[in-house]
Amino acid sequence: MLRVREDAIVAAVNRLLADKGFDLMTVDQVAADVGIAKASLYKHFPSKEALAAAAMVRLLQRLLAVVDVQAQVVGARAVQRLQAVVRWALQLQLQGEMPSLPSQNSSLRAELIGHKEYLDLLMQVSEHLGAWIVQAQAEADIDPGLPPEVVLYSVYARACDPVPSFLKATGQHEDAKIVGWVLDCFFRGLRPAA
Amino acid sequence: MLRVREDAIVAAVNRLLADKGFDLMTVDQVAADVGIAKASLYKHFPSKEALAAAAMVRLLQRLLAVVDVQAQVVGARAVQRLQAVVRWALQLQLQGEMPSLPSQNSSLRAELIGHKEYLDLLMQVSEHLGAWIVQAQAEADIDPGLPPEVVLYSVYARACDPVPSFLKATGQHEDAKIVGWVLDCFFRGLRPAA
DNA sequence: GTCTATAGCCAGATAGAC
DNA sequence: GTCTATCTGGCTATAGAC
Repeated sequence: MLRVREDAIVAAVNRLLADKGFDLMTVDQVAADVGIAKASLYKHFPSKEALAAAAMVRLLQRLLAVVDVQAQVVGARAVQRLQAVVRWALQLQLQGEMPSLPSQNSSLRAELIGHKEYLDLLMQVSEHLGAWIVQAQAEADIDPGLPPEVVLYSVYARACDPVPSFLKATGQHEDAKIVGWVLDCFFRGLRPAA
Repeated sequence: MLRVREDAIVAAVNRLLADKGFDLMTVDQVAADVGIAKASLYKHFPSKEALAAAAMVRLLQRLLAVVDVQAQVVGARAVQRLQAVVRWALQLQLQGEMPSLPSQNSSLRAELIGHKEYLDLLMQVSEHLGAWIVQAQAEADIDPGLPPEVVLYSVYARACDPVPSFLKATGQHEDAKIVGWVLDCFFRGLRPAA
């Protein structure tokens, strides 16, 4: 019961974060979407920041699941595993399910920096991705001259790239086309210079 | 006098937008930075949205000046002109002078959509960039299979790419290195497949 | 744990004197 | 045009009954 209710809350937060971002999301709206009173929300989560953090934890759990699946695909090159993960993120964004946290909000950053589960998940994902990046560089699919952290940050940045949403908003292209263009351009850009 | 005062206001808005973004920027802070009372601000600009719009107009004016300079460089390939413009934007961002507007804020979007000078400048810049993109595709520096609008949106998106700031925040790399990596990866990704 | 009602605060915008 | 002082609304968070 409590688990189901909290899942519904987090799902609503996720939708609103994807739609309006943290600053414009109001706790009243979350409560209205879930169909409970605002005061009831605060019995489950102590603050607006905690709501957002819970949504981010849920996102990272889904991401880690995708990463784990890719880790068990046999015979794939590391760069292909990375592509699959980025593709998943782009599709999530085009479906309007990618929560966006303004990287500037200090109260939110403080909450996340102190959130053990969030940091733990983030580190797990980063270690997987980092290993694949190094391997892809050894396999000459990614330029070995690029510091791995540059590549890692670039991968994470694809999750908040505004280009896919802008292209979708024009209504002139199918989602699959958009994902293909963005994905191809990104990984072609990482390849060693010919 | 009035012109100087308003320039100072717009400069402060630009700094605050780059630093905290539109939602976290407060009119009180703008007034404090300029050194005048908040009510005085409202004698110059009718709303917070108008302040942000003025800062964006100023940014587009600077951008258009850079574009015009590049348009007069003799003997350059179109892709090189594009690179120079993106490089300028990346440097501006690393200096903390690139105002960032959450693409989600509806009150701000409404203001900008109805702002004639802003739209006019945006169109001028876009026409220059669009022409260079088409030319670069004809010269095989950019993949002709990419719709020009995809390239144009990607160029604009470099202005709010979080990767340069994140890399700078680590303190491990010089600005020039960061700009070089991001620039090279971006334009290599646009090249025709080999 | 859910609700209604409200406290407390902060930020955008304005009044009105000078 | 600049100021001080204030209004107004909305949002986070809480009190307290059930």
